[in-house]
Amino acid sequence: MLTQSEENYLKAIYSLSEDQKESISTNLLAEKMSTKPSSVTDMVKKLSDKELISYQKYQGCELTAIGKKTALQIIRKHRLWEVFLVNKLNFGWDEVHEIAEQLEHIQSAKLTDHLEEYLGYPKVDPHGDPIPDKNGIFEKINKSIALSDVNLKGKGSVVGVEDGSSGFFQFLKRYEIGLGTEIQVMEKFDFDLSVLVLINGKEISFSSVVANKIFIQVK
Amino acid sequence: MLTQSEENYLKAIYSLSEDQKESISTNLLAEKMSTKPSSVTDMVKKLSDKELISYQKYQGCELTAIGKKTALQIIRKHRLWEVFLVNKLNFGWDEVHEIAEQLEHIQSAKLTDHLEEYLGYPKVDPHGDPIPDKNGIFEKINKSIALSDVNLKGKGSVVGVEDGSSGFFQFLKRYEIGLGTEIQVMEKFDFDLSVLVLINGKEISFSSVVANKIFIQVK
DNA sequence: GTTAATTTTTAGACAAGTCTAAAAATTAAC
DNA sequence: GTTAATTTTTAGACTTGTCTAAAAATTAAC
Repeated sequence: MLTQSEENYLKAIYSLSEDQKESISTNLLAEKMSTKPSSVTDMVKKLSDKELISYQKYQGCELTAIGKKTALQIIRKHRLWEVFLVNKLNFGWDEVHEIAEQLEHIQSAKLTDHLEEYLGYPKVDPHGDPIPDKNGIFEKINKSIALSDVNLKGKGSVVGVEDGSSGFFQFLKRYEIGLGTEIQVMEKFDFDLSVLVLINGKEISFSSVVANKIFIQVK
Repeated sequence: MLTQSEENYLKAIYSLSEDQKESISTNLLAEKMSTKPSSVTDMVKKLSDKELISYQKYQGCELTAIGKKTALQIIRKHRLWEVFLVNKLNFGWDEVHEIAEQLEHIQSAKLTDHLEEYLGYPKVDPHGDPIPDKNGIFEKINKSIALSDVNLKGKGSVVGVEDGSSGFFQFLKRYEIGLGTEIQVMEKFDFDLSVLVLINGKEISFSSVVANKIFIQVK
């Protein structure tokens, strides 16, 4: 039985492990969790005692097989609840993250499985992220790529975004960008890593910050 | 912003206030919360500081108007989630209490309201208890009465039960008692306050403990 | 209307999760 | 390959919610 805090740490470690293969440093994890490195040290010791992560002093941490499976179950719940909120309760995909952060901690495997069935076994959440099944297995069907990594003249449709802040969603709304929106990269500027894209016939310039957060599936 | 513990105390105080008009004693609340009186003293001080209850040393506590409203919002969430679990996810009415105990603490008024709409504005939960609206108002349409209080030869259908323990639900299942089951009180024994009832053509004797927990709507 | 039983509160302690400030280890710089 | 900068850990403290044990207040008993 894990506390909400422990679950959030596991999720954060999993998320960071997706971006980089090496072990996760204390400082990096502290930043992700919006807390202090000393607090992280305390927590990784605890999670290590529970054999959910491997941890050596000064060497960062890494999920064990059990830890990874546990993290995936939390992610599974988060994404299923997001589907519920958007598909059944008519929330916008830009307002479900915070609520799902709470719902993901509800303890009942039966509830999760019933919810999944009720939703018709969805494969992806409203942000385009894949939903692990009860064994933690999910298809990496969305070989999505950040706008910043798309080749010149590359074209595709939006399948997901990173960053959960509402400010970013406001931004997307302003430019009428949603799941499925067609985007083509017209020019790439090396000096500031910004990109000029074509959306609905209009040319728009995106900073590298934005270009790193919008993911499209190239055709 | 209240902690889950604070919310649970408010709910308990509300529940006890339903049974008796006087202020709630520390010991009684401790028993209800399955904790020690000293812990209760600490908590009622905190809730009193927040003006959710009125509390005078050695005099017990009582919900303020704001405290009552807050408690009713938690109860509202609990019961709406129970309806969801039973009506949408096909849970039995005897297995939803524990999960609803967790879901009732999810913080989002918008979620609660959307859920209510999605469920079609139900008036009662699967146990027959009324669901308060967003202003904390609910109809006391179910003038249900405990089996122990039904007059001799009184007849009616089950509209609710008290006690959330799974043992009790097992008991009900064993005797095939559910919402709507017809019950008639055939005899009442003063010496042990037990009752002899007629259910589905069979005569069954209920102890006073049980008779206090089954509520019927007399015709 | 004292004394006894019960209830309630206080005082001090503990675990979880966090913090600050200081010490220790690692990494980088020259 | 020492010295300096950075990262990480330790030590001690704070908060929340709980506990035990003892003291204080209330209620009951005679």
